[in-house]
Amino acid sequence: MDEKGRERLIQKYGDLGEREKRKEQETALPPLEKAEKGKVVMRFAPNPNGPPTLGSARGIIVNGEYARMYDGKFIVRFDDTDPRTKRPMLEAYDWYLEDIEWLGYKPDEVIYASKRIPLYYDYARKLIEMDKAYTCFCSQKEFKEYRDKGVECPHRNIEPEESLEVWEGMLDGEYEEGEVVLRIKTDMKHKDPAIRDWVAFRIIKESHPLTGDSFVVYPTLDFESAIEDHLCGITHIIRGKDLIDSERRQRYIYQYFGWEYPVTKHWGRVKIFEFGKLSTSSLRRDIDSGKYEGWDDPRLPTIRAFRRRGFESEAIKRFFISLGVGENDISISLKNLYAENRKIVDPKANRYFFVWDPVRVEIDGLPEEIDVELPLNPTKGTKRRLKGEKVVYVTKDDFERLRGQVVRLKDFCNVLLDSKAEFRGFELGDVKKGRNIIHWLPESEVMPCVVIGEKRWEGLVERNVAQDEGRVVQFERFAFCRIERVGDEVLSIYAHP
RNA sequence: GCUCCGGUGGUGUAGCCCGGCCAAUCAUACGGGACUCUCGAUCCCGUGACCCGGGUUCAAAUCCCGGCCGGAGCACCA
Repeated sequence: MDEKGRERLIQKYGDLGEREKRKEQETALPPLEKAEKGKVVMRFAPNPNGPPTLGSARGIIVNGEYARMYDGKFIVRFDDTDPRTKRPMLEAYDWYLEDIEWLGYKPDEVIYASKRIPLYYDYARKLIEMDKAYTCFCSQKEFKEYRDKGVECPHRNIEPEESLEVWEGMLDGEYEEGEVVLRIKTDMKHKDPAIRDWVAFRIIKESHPLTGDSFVVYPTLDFESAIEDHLCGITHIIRGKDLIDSERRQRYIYQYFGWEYPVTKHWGRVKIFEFGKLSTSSLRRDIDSGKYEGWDDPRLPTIRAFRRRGFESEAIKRFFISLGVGENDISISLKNLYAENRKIVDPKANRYFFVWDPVRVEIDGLPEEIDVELPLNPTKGTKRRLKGEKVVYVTKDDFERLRGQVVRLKDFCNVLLDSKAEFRGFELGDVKKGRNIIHWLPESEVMPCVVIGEKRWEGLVERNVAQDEGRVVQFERFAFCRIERVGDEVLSIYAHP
């Protein structure tokens, strides 16, 4: 029986009884194959070689959500077994844990693969004894030739005893990097060369951020993950389709040990319009060079950045759930995320005036100063106050666009706009027809304010905003922003329109 | 090249396994209207898609074959 036939069977079998339950397509994930309430164990297994990003959020949300849906367990496992090429970042371990919690999921267990390496050695030894793994001295290049030709390499058929001896030598540090590896026996004639006798352990003489110099022999992801998934009792794996061959390789180990492979599902690549292709390494470079402030720079696709911008975790969750778990690659705009977040934030965000690029305007003929009452939160019906006084600021955009026309200073009065503006009455009248209602600020009640986002806006904001430090507000006719700090000036982070 | 996977409106998504109730769902985007006071919010209304070609069938987005297009993997990375 070939792989394909086996997969078919599994699929067919698991699919029984999973009908009904349509509708609710957007609020819930589709039912999971072969999932029983109370028995599902899901996992999220990142390598913490950088901070969690929007992409990580998908893994966290989909797996975490399924675990919750079936009253199952959710395990977080750090697949950090390469201290060199994909070197883990010490701070990132905690960042993952923090962000997972922020997204609303509590891991039932947290596992650090790098701390459990001796465990993997035990299974390696067993496989060698079973003659299902062997130590191989071929160079990468040599082995590639054998693999491409579908021919067994000279080391494949040595006695298990001999392999075992070499293996112990590896662990004792008797060999150099690149000299010898441990391979899993699969099938050198497998129609997919990627599956043929893959590497399970290699020697890396480099200190690990978490375990230091405790080990020189490290498992590859395929091996570590195969063993861990079994040990943790993982029932369902959902991950990116780049790992699809991984499953084919790992199945050999499961077969040798007589274990049952979890149900798997793979999703395609998600490309977000607004963020080009940003690799962790290129981001790190740009941060070091000062192009970005740090890992939470609002221009970055990290979860920390979205938190800083004041996104609600619920919005991110809905966004990813709406993407489903299809295997095709998608290219989507952040506007969809913005729309989700807006739905949540709009009813609760307080409104304020932020005047960017302020232009000073003196109102001639204002009969009296008045107290202007404006909506603070239209949904709740709360109000805020501003002084309607002689000198106000309006934004340069409006000033230039409407100069010489009669405009309405929202909730205050009408003026013929210019640096010396002419008072034209308090009543709303029919100015509204032309959509000439603009926001403004009284000179006596402003504070300097900067907004940081794709670019940096500088201007003035009303003092009332101080009461919302730390929260998301709407700067009218501008955008939703999070007030990060109120000091001599107000620092706010741009969220979205 | 080899192995595997996928192609539904501008963008995502449901439906496909078990053909008819699909002149195709939902969201977002876009267009128009409403709103005596922001808006990209809200409320109405509207535009808009089954990759192509054959086949099977009374009937195909759904099944089969071929083509085209896209993607992933082919590491001592995860």
